[in-house]
Amino acid sequence: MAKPIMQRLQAQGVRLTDQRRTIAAVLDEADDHPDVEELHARANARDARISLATVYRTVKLFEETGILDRLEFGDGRARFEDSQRAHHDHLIDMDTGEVIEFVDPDIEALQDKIARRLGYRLEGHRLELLGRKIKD
Amino acid sequence: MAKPIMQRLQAQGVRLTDQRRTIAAVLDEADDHPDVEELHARANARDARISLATVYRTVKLFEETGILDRLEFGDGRARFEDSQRAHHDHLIDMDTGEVIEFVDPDIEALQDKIARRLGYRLEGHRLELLGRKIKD
DNA sequence: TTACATGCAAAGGATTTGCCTCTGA
DNA sequence: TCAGAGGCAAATCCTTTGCATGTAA
Repeated sequence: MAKPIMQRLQAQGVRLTDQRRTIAAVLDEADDHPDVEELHARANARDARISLATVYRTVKLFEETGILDRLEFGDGRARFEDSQRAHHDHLIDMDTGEVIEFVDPDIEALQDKIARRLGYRLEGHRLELLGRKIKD
Repeated sequence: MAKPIMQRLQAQGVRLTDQRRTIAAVLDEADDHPDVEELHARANARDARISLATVYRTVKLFEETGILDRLEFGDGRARFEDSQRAHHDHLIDMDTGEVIEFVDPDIEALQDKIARRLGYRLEGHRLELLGRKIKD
């Protein structure tokens, strides 16, 4: 399991405010890919003193601190997930928009090989498969 | 080689206007991944009677018609490329923003296998590798 | 105490749209 | 002819920012 975000913030010497604590807790409990508006809604349910602007600033801070990964599923909004969750890629159901997570070691290895072949050290990647459910 | 976009438009019964002809020509000649502003600039160089709004509308039309693929490299702007160009993925140089195209049959096959394993028919995918050049 | 965080509202950048005019077929 | 296309400017959506105030350390 990933360490609580609060601990990681503390370790990095980030100033701990009520807002950040609340947002960190929301993120710790999330097992999906919320966008900023969704995070704001969840955080506000716990503490109404959290503005949208703060969520934006916090999410950017967390991303810069390496705590969050920013995802883009092509709907115009940024989505976020804990960077210490086990690595995975996404398969998006083109009919429902549902997001399925998966991991495949072969793909990971292959990507590394390709980058190296092109003269690059792989620092990250985004892989989204788009598909439709096979009816049986 | 891919068929000229004009021909594909015609085949689909899309109304051919001067603006669409010009934008189609610009796209036929592009071998990079221009964003809307860039397309507008290139189109305007040929015919000043093309507004930004029209480029947006055209690009959306072409995407819906299956003529263009929309790409997102995480810089907030949508980028486009001819969907009939030979399929490839992208490696993005994290230092310079340069985009390198590559194809790897193994990765294509693997993706298909993964989707099927999850109960999906693969309809498309987005793969971007992020890396830094290996200094020698 | 004091540098940094937050709220609020205004500003920005990308993209879309209403409305009226123009044009391709 | 006339439904659809384009120009222009206003509107929208997501995100960032300036400024005055609040607060963690």
